[in-house]
Amino acid sequence: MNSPSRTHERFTNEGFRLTLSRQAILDVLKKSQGHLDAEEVFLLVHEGYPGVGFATVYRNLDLLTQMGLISKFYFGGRKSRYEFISEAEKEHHHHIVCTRCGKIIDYSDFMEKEVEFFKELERVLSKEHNFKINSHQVHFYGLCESCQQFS
Amino acid sequence: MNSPSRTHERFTNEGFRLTLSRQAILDVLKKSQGHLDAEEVFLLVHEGYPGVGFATVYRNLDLLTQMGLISKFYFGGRKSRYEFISEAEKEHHHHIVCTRCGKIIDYSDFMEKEVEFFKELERVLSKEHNFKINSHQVHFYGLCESCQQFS
DNA sequence: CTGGATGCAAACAATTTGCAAATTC
DNA sequence: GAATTTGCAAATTGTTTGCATCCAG
Repeated sequence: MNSPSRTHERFTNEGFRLTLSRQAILDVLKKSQGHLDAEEVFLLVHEGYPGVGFATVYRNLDLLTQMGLISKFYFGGRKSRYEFISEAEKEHHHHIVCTRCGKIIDYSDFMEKEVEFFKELERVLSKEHNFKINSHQVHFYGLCESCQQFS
Repeated sequence: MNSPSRTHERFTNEGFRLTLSRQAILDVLKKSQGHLDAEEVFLLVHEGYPGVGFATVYRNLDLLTQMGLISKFYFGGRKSRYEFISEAEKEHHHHIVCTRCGKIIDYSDFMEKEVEFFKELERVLSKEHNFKINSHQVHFYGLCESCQQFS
């Protein structure tokens, strides 16, 4: 499991420190249902720790992404979005995005088949293109139920 | 096929005009192997049409994306990238991206299986989540051959 | 203590916008 | 001729950086 102490270990082992703001950011992302942008993270962290600044949020979102504790997504629009990586869904982050209102759905239908499919695909691609593949993202774009009546 | 006259039709039918700059942008994207960012498009268009400004390029990349003639991608980094949609690979744009040097590979291995898999997946997801899905993007992230020696 | 981490404000870089002039149909 | 499109420059927006100070180990 992803116990606090293990997380702490991850930091010290790599020469980083598990500071209050880093914990707060992880907590916020863990509690939310994901897809927060930097500003949303900042505001939520700010509730508990008004001292934490915007730059710190950015710097740490970056660090946590590099450490593989959270994922960074680009769905369109200008902002990046961040999501906590739970052990369960590790390396399997698929989304459906409404191109009109921006709504984002995490789906988990079809999961086993998909995991299997992507594992195989990754294997083939790694070999064929001499890539060391670390992760993948799958985004479906379309119109959500309420937006279909327009356009 | 995607003949010039048919493209022209697409524009007039929707109340737009097929201007020189729009043709130039389409041509540049058609000729290139894809993944151009706005600046690259601007520079290439500029070679043939020095009068075309940056804002026009942005405005038209947007319009062409909305019309479904080109695709817009977000691979990470700050820039968006654009790619002409050929009839052949319509709605099937999968990439492998090197997170260190930014190299992008279009792959076409495994194509039939993938097309089939995604068609089915799209069907299930549309139904399950009441979405009208129009497109999807699949990105694999990792290290390319030459970047594997670092990090 | 000591180096990593932070806050603040200023700097950046990609993209967008307002508006008068130019073009396309 | 009417309406769309454009160029230019200025404005926005998300994100990054420099530096003095702070704090976790």
